[in-house]
Amino acid sequence: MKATYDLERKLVEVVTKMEFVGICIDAKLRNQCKVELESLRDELLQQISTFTTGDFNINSTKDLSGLLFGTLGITPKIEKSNNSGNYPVDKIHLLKLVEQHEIIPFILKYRKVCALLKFCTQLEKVNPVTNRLHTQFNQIGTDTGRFSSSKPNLQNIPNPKSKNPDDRLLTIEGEFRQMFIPKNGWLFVCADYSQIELRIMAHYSQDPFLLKAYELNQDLHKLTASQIYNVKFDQVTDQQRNIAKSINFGLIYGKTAYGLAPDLTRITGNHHTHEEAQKIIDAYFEKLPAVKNCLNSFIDQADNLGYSETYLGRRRPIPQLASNKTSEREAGKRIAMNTPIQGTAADIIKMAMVKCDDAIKKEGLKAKLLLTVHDELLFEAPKSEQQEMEQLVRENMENAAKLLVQLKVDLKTGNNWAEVH
DNA sequence: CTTCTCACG
DNA sequence: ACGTACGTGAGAAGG
Repeated sequence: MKATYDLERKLVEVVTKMEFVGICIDAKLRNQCKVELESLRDELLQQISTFTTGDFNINSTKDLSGLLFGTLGITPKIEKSNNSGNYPVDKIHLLKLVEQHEIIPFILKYRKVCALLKFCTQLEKVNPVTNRLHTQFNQIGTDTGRFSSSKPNLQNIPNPKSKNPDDRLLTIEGEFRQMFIPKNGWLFVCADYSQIELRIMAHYSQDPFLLKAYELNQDLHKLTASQIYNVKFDQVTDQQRNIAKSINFGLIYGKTAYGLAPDLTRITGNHHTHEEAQKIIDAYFEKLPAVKNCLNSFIDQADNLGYSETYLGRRRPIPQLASNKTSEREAGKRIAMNTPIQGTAADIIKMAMVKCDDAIKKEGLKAKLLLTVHDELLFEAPKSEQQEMEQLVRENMENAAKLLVQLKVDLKTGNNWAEVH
């Protein structure tokens, strides 16, 4: 508890500086995107309007449900309508209806365009005096110890993984992180922890398989796949690796067979039952029993104490574990499995922030920490400080905590936030 | 004030 | 029998 308190107290000054310094936005690119998105939106509204009658509101889930399953006669793919008598019209459900009606892709695209337009609006909140965007970092804003960011939230800027120059919308989406730029003559130095939550799991579980994989710097997901499927490392297919990856990340949240089955269906393109998913999960825990034990001990601990605890002793009460409703207790168990992992990752990056800030001060550098995004730190530095900063950031992040496995950071330098990812 | 939807790690 | 992966913020709609 004291360690957490001391850390948070030192961090206050670092956070204050981040908020005060702010970050440059490329207004020209932002405005360009906005114009293009607005015309896209209007085209889509036009196309959608050919299917509607009367005063239809596309943003109303009630109106949309009525249009799709009433006027247009689409058959819902699920049995039950929700409490308000409407069928769900979220992306997952709409995707299942694309075969049934030509309007579906228009709606999905319209939603995407609207979401991106909201980001444009958020990025217009630059301060007229500094000409920079100043977010608020809520230092103790979450139950796990992570930061949250608001007004505007800079922790949920689009970050598309795939690229396709022919897909205009995907291209625009990729331009949002290009809008974040260093000041004239400076550079961004961006560092993110590689698989920090899985490394923390390796540390807590002391699972020999995980420890060895990280010690030898191996491809963990591929290695996991070779274990689950009982095949040689070199014979693992991309699909098997993707499934293993899905389990590796899912285990941190207490994922169940019912959650894994849709993942399997998505990855393979064939339908998979939860029984199949359960077999894969069983195979996983059979090969990594220490992970299973670790997750169970997280639950037992939280059950006995009434709270979960992180590396630094940060506590989170979990009253759900005492509920007399099974579903709430199950939810409590998942929280108890996840909190020590997610919360420890938060402890570590917070320690790294203080260390980096101290080191910059000590070396008399001009570089500034601008953003913190869960497992990533973004700095702005004069070109002359590039090499020293790259070394300083890596050193201080990788040595922020001493775990049984090495912490590893991926680091890039560049001229906008997209470039350093 | 809550629900839905959608963006991020 | 229950519901099924954790943690956030924002805007629109609906009650």
